Amino acid sequence: MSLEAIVYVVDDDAAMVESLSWIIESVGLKVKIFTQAQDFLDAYKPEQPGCLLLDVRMPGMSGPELQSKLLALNATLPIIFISGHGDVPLAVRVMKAGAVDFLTKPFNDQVLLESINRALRFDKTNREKQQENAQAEAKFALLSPREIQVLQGIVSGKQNKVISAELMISLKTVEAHRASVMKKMSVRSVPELVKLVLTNGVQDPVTQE
Amino acid sequence: MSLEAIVYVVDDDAAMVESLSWIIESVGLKVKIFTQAQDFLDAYKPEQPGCLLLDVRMPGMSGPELQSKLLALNATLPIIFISGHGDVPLAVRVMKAGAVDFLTKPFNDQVLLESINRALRFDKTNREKQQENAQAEAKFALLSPREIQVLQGIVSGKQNKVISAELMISLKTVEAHRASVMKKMSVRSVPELVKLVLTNGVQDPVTQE
DNA sequence: TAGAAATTGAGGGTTTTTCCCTACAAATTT
DNA sequence: AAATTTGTAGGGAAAAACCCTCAATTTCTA
Repeated sequence: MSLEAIVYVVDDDAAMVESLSWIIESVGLKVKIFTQAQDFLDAYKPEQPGCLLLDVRMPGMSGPELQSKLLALNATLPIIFISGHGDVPLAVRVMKAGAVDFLTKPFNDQVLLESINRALRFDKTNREKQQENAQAEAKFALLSPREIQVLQGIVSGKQNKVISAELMISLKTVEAHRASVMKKMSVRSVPELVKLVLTNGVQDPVTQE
Repeated sequence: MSLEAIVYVVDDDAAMVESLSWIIESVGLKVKIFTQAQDFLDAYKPEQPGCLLLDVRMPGMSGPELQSKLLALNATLPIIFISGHGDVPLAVRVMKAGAVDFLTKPFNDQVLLESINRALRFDKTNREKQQENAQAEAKFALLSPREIQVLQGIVSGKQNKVISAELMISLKTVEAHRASVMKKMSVRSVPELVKLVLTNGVQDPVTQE
């Protein structure tokens, strides 16, 4: 059971917000309004799927500032910026920072909805990946230190006797750990295990500059 | 031995080109100039590492048009757009299409060089990945149709007897193919094989089980 | 058309993995 | 104090994988 997507709108302009809501709701999407960036940040829940329609210029915290704070929180909610002013460097900066779109007023309803759909699709596939990753990590957490060492040996293609020599333990012990790893990771073959470890890499959160 | 990176500059403005060349060459980078997009396209060689500094507005083919054509060619050369006019929708469009940056004149030398460095790093890691991929694909090409079927079986964790039943051939034959696959792919263990197939994805047509 | 590669099958043997069982000491948790 | 987890280790047996050689088709290619 997954939650229904919510299109968050963060904009201080009452008329604009109303107009946006009307358009978005007209296609059956759920909308939540915030007139201040901080209010959104306070209410933000990472597990809620959706996307964020974010005004650039606002009193208090600006759109780009909110984007930075969300990035710092490792939030992956796709952001569509909305701006009334044609500031190219700003647009480029927020796009480079991961925004999925940057719309300038006035814009066509269809353009907006298309962008929102794209953002929601983006969010969905992203969440599915995170889901898999979380499940895999939960399994890794079940392994004891010794089991992890054996797992690494298996994944790098070492035979049990090699692992036993490296860890300076008996072949029998390696067999025991190996069986335990397979059980805890709930896989029935080595290829499955390798896939699980490889696709949902234990460490290395991909840091891009 | 890898080729030296080249910073391609495509711009019809002679003064601009000269200024850019001077800045880029001042840090020891190699530059090649084109005053028309078509000229670049004609001279373009996919195997040449580097990046592309591309003016938006030009007589004949525009910058974004060139970007489209390069995309159609599956070219992965990172593109930095240069524009004198603040066109936000255009900037957003080309960024969404994969441009690594979009600079507006006038810009600081340092900003330009930083962007170029980023683009070159981008290109380098990209090429390294493509390199690995190409090597893996070269190995895949060595496999006979039957061997590929057996490979798929192995990677999905099936035992030889299961594979033999599915392909309706003898266990001995599967063993023979299996050995042949390991040899041709130059791996010594199943985990290595799985990694090779997984990281350098060979899109397998969905096999019914 | 002759040779090379692919596909198939087999015999026979070794090595490795897997699975069943047992066992015990130390640390941790309940 | 009792139960569980972790790490250790062994015997024994079945299954699977890994080696080697040999050979009959078919199919592609020089």
